[in-house]
Amino acid sequence: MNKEPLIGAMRQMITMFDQEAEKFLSFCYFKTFHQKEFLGRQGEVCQDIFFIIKGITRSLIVDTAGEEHTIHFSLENQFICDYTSFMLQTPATNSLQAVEETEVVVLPRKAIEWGYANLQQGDKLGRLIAEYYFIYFDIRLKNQYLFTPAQRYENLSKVFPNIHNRVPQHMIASYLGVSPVHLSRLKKSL
Amino acid sequence: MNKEPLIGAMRQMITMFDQEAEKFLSFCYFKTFHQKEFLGRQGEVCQDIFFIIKGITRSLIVDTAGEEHTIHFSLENQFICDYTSFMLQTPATNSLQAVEETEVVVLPRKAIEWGYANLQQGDKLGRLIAEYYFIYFDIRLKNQYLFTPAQRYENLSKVFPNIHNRVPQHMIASYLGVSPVHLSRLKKSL
DNA sequence: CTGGCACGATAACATTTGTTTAGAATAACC
DNA sequence: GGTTATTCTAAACAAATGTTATCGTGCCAG
Repeated sequence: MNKEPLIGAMRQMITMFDQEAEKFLSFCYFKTFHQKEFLGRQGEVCQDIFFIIKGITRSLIVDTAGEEHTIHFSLENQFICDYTSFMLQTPATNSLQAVEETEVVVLPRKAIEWGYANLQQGDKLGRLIAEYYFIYFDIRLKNQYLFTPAQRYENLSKVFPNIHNRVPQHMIASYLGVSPVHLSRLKKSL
Repeated sequence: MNKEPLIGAMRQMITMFDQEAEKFLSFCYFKTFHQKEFLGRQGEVCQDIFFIIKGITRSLIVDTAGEEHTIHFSLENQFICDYTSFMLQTPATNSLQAVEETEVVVLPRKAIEWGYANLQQGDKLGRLIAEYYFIYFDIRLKNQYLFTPAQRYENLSKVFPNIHNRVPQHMIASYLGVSPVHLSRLKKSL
């Protein structure tokens, strides 16, 4: 397998010498998770960031009634973990689960820490990652205010056209914040 | 007036020499907005970050039907602006409005840029601000999934006990994502 | 002082969404 | 290959939330 996609993603944010990149990568390794396997669990302190080479994961949170809520989907070429847990070293509130067979590059905490301390633009990388996710959350939150579940469903279908072939509908419903039965109803009326 | 609260907030994130802090502050100035005045408007590129000395502001967004949605409230000792607009230099989607008479320190773009480039820990400051807001958004989004409007109302009342004395109820309803009429109904049944 | 206006409560009704249950198609498993 | 889960749809009813209209209060500009 090939770590190029990861290097490419990093080089979109900062400039790195080949030596720096190589050293950084030496802390990282590949791993494959099969369907429904957990990359991380609620309650554990998140110690790794994952970069998805192939596959889909979802972040989910379980409420006091035991219901699962899908908070995010993540696809190829994205970084994913419970960042709040990773940054603060507090127990994660989100679990991270493979929706289909998923290959990732694992970036352990020591890789990240080495990067912040030793990459020439380490802090800038951290800032840009945080800013990227900030913008992502900003958009997500606005969507909650501006759009109905039906509209959010249509938007999602545009951004991620073949989601229906890769993700079970009840997870999509959960992500949209409606019951699976209701999503089925909404689809019919579109 | 006194810029100490701003310095204090910055020094909770990074260490600064007094000289650095002084130079940074020389780019900043005080401003007072009266009730309902706008600190920034949807469509303009956000060129300043505000630090609230005294008062309350809200971020709001207007949908295609002309309805206002209150996305955030910001209180004393907080930084506020449309960060997405500020970072990307794109037109702001949020307007920023004083809910009551509000005194702020204005941090113009050139202050921030000078800080990133010249403060010894400039990039770290940027990273921490972005991370701080990341965590804030993370919690906000989880709340949307985990709690009903009634529960969100109770949580808000705990975190911000005298909000009812300082913010009109229809703005609170908008923030919670329900109609003013419905919030009135919810309060009765608690 | 006073007329208008913003604000909030309430009631009645409409719409949206959740819940429960059932059934059929499909996929996973041994 | 057959059995068992999983997934989706559908219908009927319940609960939550939106909408409209009305009323009373307090506030502030003139």
